[in-house]
Amino acid sequence: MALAHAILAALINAPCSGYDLAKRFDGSVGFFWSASHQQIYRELSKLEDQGWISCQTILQAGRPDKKLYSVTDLGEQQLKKWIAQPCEPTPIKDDLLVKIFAARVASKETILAEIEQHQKAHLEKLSTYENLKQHYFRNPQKLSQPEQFQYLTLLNGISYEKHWLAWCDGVIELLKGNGEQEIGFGD
Amino acid sequence: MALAHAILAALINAPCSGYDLAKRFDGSVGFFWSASHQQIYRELSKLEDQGWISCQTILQAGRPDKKLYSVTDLGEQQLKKWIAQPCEPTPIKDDLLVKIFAARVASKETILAEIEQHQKAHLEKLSTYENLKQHYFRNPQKLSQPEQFQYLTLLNGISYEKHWLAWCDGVIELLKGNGEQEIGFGD
DNA sequence: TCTGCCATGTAAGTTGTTACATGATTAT
DNA sequence: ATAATCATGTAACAACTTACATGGCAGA
Repeated sequence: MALAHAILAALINAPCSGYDLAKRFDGSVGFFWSASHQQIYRELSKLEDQGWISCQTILQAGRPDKKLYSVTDLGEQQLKKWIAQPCEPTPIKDDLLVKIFAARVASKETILAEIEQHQKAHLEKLSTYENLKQHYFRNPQKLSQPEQFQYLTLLNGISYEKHWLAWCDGVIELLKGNGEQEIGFGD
Repeated sequence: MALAHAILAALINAPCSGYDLAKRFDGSVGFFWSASHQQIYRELSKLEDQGWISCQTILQAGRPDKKLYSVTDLGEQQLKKWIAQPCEPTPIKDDLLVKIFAARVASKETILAEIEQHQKAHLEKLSTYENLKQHYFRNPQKLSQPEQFQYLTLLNGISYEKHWLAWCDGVIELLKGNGEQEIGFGD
């Protein structure tokens, strides 16, 4: 059910179309939820049927019509209700860690290359996040309440990428060394 | 396809039954992949049909027969192949962050209670991981290669829980304060 | 001319969740 | 007695992925 609520959360900040939503799920909302455009369109239909969101068709000159969705009172109530009921931390599911766990069937070089790829990807994500922080959250003390909460999700993303980077560093050091040094990171 | 490979990774370390696998996915393998027993049994049938694993029925006195699965040569090849092809970092999907993002529709108390719940859960996980580290990985220098890789997944889990704990601390401080202080964590 | 953006969807297949189902043994 | 553990599954449903499908406009 969380995709529905992630969409509500996004729409409550600013009503928009399915297309726009898909882009947001690739950007800011993507810090904590990912979804393809197919999922989004399907869920939007369902949410409209349930009356949690309403839709207004906007005619545009020279480009396709767009459907502007906004959260209804019922929708906001449901979101509030969902937030109030406790949830569990998300269980981890990570391909890279499966690979590491089974790394003995592969060569050191294969593993090293993969880790370096991931390190690069995490570094890029981190840099994107840091840029957003610089541009939009320069003065954390002066943020409005909604902005403050969004800022917190960004900080989570930054912390998450740093956690991965530190771990990748450690793995690389270990693999590049000859097994003589300690694996001391993570403390 | 990653569930299949997670199962192969688990079986290659030690052949076992579906029931045992389910328990491992609730323990050590659970650091990086989660799956229910229904998924596991379904996937085991499929893997056996494909010839990636083989099965030997063990008759037991006083308890149900068990099926002991082990990875075939073909299975190991497939695992190796999968490890060699690059994968992307797992996109984040986290209920709690959706809640924070939309936190303005809820009360401070609701959010605070939820964060504290999560902090507790992460603390418990961390303590479980630290215990495993103490018991099984006392001398990281002396580990065999397969053990070293398993140790790396454990260290990842530890680092992950610490990342969450630090973030929860920050959020709690912010919510308990009056908005006068900085949100300075995450750096 | 070709790529990318805008904007919306359908269809098929895989994966994951929840509930149901059985039945003996062991510990409280 | 009752609950927990061992051990295996089926069935229905929900969620997610991948591929297909359309079609105009803007810029290189």
